[in-house]
Amino acid sequence: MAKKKLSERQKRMIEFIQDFWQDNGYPPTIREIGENCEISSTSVVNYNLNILEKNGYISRDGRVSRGIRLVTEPVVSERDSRLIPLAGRIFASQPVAMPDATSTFAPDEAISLTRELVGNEEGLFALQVQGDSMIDAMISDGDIVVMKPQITANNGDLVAVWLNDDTTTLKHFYKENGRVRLQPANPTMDPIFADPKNVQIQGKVMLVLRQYKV
Amino acid sequence: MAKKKLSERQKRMIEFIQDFWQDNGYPPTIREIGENCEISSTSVVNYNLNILEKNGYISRDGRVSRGIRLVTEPVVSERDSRLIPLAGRIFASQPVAMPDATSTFAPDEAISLTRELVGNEEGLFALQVQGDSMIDAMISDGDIVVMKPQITANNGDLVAVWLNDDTTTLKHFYKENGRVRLQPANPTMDPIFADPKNVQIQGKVMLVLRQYKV
DNA sequence: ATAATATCAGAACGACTGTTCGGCGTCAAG
DNA sequence: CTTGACGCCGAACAGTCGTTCTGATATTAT
Repeated sequence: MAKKKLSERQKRMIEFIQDFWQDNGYPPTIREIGENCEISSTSVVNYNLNILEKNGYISRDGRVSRGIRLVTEPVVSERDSRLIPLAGRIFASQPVAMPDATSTFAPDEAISLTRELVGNEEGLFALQVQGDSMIDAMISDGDIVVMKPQITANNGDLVAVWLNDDTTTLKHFYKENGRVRLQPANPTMDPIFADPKNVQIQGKVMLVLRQYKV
Repeated sequence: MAKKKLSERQKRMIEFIQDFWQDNGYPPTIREIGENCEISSTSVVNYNLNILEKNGYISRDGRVSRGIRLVTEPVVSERDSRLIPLAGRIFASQPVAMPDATSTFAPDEAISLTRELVGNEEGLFALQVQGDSMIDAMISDGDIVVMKPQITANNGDLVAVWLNDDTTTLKHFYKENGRVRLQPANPTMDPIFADPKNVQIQGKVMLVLRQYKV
């Protein structure tokens, strides 16, 4: 299925099919393609659709209305993306600001990630790290952390904890011998030991994201 | 349009429409819904579709074949996701393995990210970091870096550079006074100075991703 | 120039599809 | 019991849709 050169008309058809599908959620009929691409006969549309199929640009379902599929990259379904609210910023000196479940958020205040990366967990939210206080967790200024709210943790989890000395940090969590060991991700740094009742888990880090300017 | 309770049959219809759309790229016809949901009459399907529309679960285009749209969350278009090939792993001791433009890759060997994050740049590829050699760039073992291939860089870019002493590192790039300063992201570490002709830029880091096990 | 091929137009056919209508059974309110 | 709302069934209609056929025009090769 080597891709050959397309005629102007065929390019226009592909483009229209894309846009139509985008707008309506279903593919156009042969006649709709004809009207939009100024092709007077359905047979010509059909003729060119067959060429597009033979060259691997589309796939068709015979005798099925709107049975046209664009074959582009492997289809990543719409359902594989989800919006995660950007709840705010995280400082070392404050508890994590949990998102208000009832509050809405503007599109700008959310990031979209594929479900492949973040799974189907409910209640996920994102925080942008401010300052280099999390540097021991290999997280730097401006990074975005996606968190799952929970108040317990398993050994090894990277969690946001609120210590009674009034700081929030991200550390790996280990419960051992009745005390809590908070292990920095950076192996060159030493762990912190704390009394469990002074450690308040706020959430677990699911993903860290760092973008560089273009 | 408050969402009311759905009957078993209506739930099944919604589910079928979702799956059908997922599988075929276009919505089912009334009769296809009827066959799959064991509804003998098209009028019953139509009847329930109208109810679903009134309650805000779907939207319909009158007198249009397959004119059914699911109304779900804010639609993140399929075109907002893209696959980025996972070209391989990156060690400190080897040059970056650039992806072969002609080679294909299996779905498992790619990650999908939203266009919002990675933009529309061509030729992007991802590498999984192996080892802690990039720790000075705040990148740890297992992290995924998305790179854009290029052989030049602007001041401040985080680039993968191949030094003549046979190591690959990720450093911030600065050209100053005829020499190249490679600045570790970790501010506590000292920069490396090098002769430009000993520095070979392989690509620029666009994004860093770190996932934690669920 | 001539033939072969590619592209297109128009029309028609049959199957597919959305819509509508009359009727049936159930169930709760009046 | 009657009434009406609800969910359902079967059938039929008209327009839509993919397909196919005949033939015309344009492009290219020989």
